[in-house]
Amino acid sequence: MGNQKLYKGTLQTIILKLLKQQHKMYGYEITQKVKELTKGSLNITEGALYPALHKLEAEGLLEVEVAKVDNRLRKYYKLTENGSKETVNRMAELQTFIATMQTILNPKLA
Amino acid sequence: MGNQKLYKGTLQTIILKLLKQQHKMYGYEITQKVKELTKGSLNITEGALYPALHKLEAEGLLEVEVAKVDNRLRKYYKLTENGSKETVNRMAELQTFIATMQTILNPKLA
DNA sequence: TGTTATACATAAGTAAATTATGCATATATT
DNA sequence: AATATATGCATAATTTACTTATGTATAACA
Repeated sequence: MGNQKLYKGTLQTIILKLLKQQHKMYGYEITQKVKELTKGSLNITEGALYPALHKLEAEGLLEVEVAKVDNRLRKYYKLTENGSKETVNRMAELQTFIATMQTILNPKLA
Repeated sequence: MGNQKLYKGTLQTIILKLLKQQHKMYGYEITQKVKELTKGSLNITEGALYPALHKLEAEGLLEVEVAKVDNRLRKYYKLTENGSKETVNRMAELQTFIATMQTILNPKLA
């Protein structure tokens, strides 16, 4: 991620969430999608993205399918069955985290 | 923090925010306050807290006042003038971050 | 007397980024 | 034709902010 330290720890969940709704995506596509979704406020760096994808794959949450488009390499990632289950958990964790942060920032709204 | 990696990067902002409303607090008090506010879901560990307090002090955002209560040492921290200003920024950043995460988790609500 | 609570501190290890660099092809600009 | 930008992958070195473990000391409780 190009910007703030607050995003530390959220990248895996972001990737999983996007793959949950898009079925399959390749790395570069993920960076562009996040940039678009957040109107430029969140820029995932390659140095963060690719290791994260490899880790999720190693953990068995993602599987890869290599393709060649316009003579350029693309690695499409999609959720495994385990990945689908884990995505639900990770999203719930993130929601809980957000709620907790809101409670701290603005206890009245809790 | 005892639990999740999602909280990484938020500790300084949490400390600043608490000191903004409580005027002065000591370390142990901060851990208890956070535990209470979040109903136990967020437990700040000492290994995270004290280095964070020292860092904020070194950056000139906090100042210390040592006290002895019941023969035990307490270090009360409060915001400096600079710390007050920075707290506003940090809280705004955290709000933006939360909004961004919500957008990613649930684009429809954005 | 031993355990839990209060209150501070730091060192070693780890996770997840940042920053920098590298390779390769395609497209747009000058 | 040359150059910059975009597309697309990757990894190594470094930094940051934690966790885990450990240490010191007093107070309260069982």
